Amino acid sequence: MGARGRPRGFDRAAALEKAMEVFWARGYAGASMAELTEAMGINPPSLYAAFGSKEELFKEAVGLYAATDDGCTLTMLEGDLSTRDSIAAMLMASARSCMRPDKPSGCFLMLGATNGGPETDAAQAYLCDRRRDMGARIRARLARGIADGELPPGLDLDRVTAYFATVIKGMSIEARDGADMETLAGVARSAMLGWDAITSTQA
Amino acid sequence: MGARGRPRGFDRAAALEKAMEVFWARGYAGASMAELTEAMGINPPSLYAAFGSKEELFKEAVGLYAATDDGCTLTMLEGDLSTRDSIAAMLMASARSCMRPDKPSGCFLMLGATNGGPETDAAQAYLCDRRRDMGARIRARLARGIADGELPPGLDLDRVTAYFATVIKGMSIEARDGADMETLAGVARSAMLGWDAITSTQA
DNA sequence: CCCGTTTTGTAGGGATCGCTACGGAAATAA
DNA sequence: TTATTTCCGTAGCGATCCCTACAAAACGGG
Repeated sequence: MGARGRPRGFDRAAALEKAMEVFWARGYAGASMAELTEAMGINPPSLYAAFGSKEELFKEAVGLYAATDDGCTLTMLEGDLSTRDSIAAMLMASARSCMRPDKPSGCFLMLGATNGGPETDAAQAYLCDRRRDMGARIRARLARGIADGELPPGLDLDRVTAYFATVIKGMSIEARDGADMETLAGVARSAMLGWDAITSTQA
Repeated sequence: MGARGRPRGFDRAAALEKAMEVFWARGYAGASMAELTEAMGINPPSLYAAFGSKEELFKEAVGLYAATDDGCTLTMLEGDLSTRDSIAAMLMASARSCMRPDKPSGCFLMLGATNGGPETDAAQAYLCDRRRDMGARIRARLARGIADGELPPGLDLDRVTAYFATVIKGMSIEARDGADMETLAGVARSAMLGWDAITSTQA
């Protein structure tokens, strides 16, 4: 009785964090249950009792990542900075997020499930949705820039959104290929150098 | 006697092309031997006799891809165009390469082996080397631009190279997320809008 | 026609995959 | 202490992984 809400014998949050790091480094398909249980310090039955399945564990890990390691990236869009400074800050935050010490290089949302067999489709779709959501937030910030008079009405929001989303996505692969923080920061700065032309209706 | 150089009973080149498409769509780890042999129209023993192992088949498939579907991307750097036009043409070629009809979206070199367990390390490293080679070619083209007087001496070649490499890499994820050709073309154009500032020593 | 060589197809080996049934330990209450 | 409940660790499920041993079929020369 009352066993449902009873606290488990192990630290669920800590175990989830460990699982996140394994998924982050290996990807959904590449992370085996053996490696996950080993890193989490629990046995398979405990994992399934607490998280249901590998897929649900993955989704929870993605949620944790978005709320912690990748949290600052999108929050940069919600402050009082100008539109331009917001985007620049987002790019820099993304670069930093790709290069956390003692963590896998690159963004989990970008690299966590890029390919695989049919059993990975759900994980891929889930990450794809997350990335689409990221794009929607960038677009919303740009739209606010138009409303605030910082950007011209009639600006092609889809194009500008796709450009900055592409830069962020590319940084993750660049990071996993071994780029250092200075390199990624240079990419972020370079991507902003065409701001005036990019956010023009002439483009 | 003379069996070594004897032509095999099936079309090796056609089978390799089919294998390339499976690897391209599924990634190294996600492509099972069952799916590969099915697509290639041969049985496992024939595959191993002709290609040696899954890993060697993958490397041959990557080589074929680089020589065909992705061939035009880097050849854009070797023509008579100005440095600026060469880079712009490369970006557009890359966008087109990510959106070939009846082929998987995104570049095989970017998405073919992003993550996985230890058994995928060799494939990952192989693709990473290919990407590094791509960066080296971009850098060489920029260096030629300096030699030709089109770009300023003292330009930070590493930064500019990393920027354009990042855009190309990002386009592949963008493509796999469902972007259309118009979107990728807009990204390519946007990425060039800051050219003068990006290729300045002041940046 | 028969034989020797090559290629193909079947069937399966050894390992690992995600996942779960079950028996014993620990904890709680009387 | 005993009875009962809750949890955990071992062991193993069926399926699939990459790869290969073996035998039947196809080919070419006498």
